[in-house]
Amino acid sequence: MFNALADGHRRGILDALLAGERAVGELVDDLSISQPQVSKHLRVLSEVGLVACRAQGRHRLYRLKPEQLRPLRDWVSSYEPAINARLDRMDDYLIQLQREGDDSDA
Amino acid sequence: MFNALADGHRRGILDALLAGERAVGELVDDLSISQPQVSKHLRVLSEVGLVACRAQGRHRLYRLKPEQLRPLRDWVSSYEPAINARLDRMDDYLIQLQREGDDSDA
DNA sequence: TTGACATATGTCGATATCAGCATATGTTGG
DNA sequence: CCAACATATGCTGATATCGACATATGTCAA
Repeated sequence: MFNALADGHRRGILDALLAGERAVGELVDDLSISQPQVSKHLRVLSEVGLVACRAQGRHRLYRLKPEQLRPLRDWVSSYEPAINARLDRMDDYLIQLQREGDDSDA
Repeated sequence: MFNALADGHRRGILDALLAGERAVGELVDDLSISQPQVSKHLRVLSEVGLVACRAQGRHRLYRLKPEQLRPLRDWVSSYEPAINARLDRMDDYLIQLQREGDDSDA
């Protein structure tokens, strides 16, 4: 999962699918990467369950399966307190000073 | 950033640092991976700004820099509506049925 | 200074990854 | 059936990655 998201193109595909179902060709146009690459990235994404597709005529419409992002969402959530922590509180501030000073008289 | 998080050991290190500063040796014990590996993973994490370290004696104390997780948090947030969307709403439900039926009479 | 400890770095081999290209598969219309 | 379109798959070379090992760097204690 995390691995699938490590690629920028793949995130671009997901972002595009956020607007709704898309055919492969549309994604190719939107993201200006080659069709085989798009297909391969879609394969990776579908292997981890982030997208699903249905056939419609000769097109294949891919759609987002956002539920699969829950593990990522939950993982990030566990850092939310730390992200929001005031970093200018005294103890952290001292650590910061100490860190910046520890190579000043080498 | 996303790339740095793609490795499970690296996420393990971040999780361990969530509790506070840690020396490399402590991380080695906690995560039971080799010391050089821990150092290398810490290097990757510090290259993307997710951790910082300060020297204390012969120890090097690494600490989390959670602010750097903001981009990830924000990216995930943009999917929050989709994650929380009722998937049993009619339009999505029809898509689901259609998808499940399209290989039933092959 | 020497020796022990804590950490970082270099190298190597195995494995994965990605982009580009060619080509196979499946679909529609005539 | 054939031809054109839409998509998927296979192959290749370049590049990155990870783990294991050895070893270098830096720091303290005596």
